[in-house]
Amino acid sequence: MVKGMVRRWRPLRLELDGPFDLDLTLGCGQVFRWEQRDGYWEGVVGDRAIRVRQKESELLFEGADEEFIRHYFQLDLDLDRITSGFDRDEKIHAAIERCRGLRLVCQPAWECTASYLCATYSSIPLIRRRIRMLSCALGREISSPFGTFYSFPAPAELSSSDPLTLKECRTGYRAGYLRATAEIWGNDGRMEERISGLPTREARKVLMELPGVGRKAADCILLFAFQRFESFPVDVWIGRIMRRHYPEALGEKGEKGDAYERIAGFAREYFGPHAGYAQEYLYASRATCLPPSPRDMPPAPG
DNA sequence: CCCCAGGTGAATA
DNA sequence: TATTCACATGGG
Repeated sequence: MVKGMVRRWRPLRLELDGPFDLDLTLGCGQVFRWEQRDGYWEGVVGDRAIRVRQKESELLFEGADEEFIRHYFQLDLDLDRITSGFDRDEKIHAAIERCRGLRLVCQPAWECTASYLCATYSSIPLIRRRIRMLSCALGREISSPFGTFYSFPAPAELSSSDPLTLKECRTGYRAGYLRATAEIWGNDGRMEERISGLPTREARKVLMELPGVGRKAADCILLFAFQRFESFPVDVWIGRIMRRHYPEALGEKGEKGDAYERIAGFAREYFGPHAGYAQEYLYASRATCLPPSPRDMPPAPG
């Protein structure tokens, strides 16, 4: 036991053999619990407190073994092959160039589900605070040589919590959804396996039956926790970027179907089986992708 | 005071 | 089927 602990906290290193950019990967917005401190990224994944930093083609880390790190950061995926698969025009090419080394990490399914449920209609700093408060109030304490951390609360820890606590964590009107979804997920016990075994379309339906999980959150969960790389979440930013750079995604004026599904459908067809990866490159580039006007279509003057 | 944020679900026509 | 609206919270 003690030996295991010693091994876990011993600094380890890993030589990267493909493109990888730790700052982009942890800073692009796909995860909410990593923070930079003293030159390291510190975060919690499952029940592990981890810190990691990159030095050129070397990764230095504590709190997990190499296998775990390789899997979490998906280091064995051939990133160049993935990006070249959707490198179809100068717009996406610029995003690929700018975000070289950005990888989608493999997130724990429940944490990802609850996090994106909590992410609706909020700013990223608020989402991060919300998740930090939930973990601190309801998660388990994790001690490490570099500080004390808290795991993201398990379904039972959330569903059995005092309603006031959820309110105090600034979950707002999502508190009821979060509690209900935690109860379903916890009572089922096999939600993750079940979703894993389903085709993406069916998996999406199952996720969307969870209260507070709509199509956008479901697509994020499929993309970030289940490696369904064809999933293409459309949030306000992606909507703007797609309307600006790919107006054909919306179809000719009065096309049928709603904008979300048209954009996502276009993206899957245009970018291919890793459309979700393309989405993250566009999302990560949103600041430079839409430089002049944050507002997409200002209302007509008058 | 306004509008917006990695939306969702319910009500309405 | 497609609009429309309320929903908490915080920031600009």
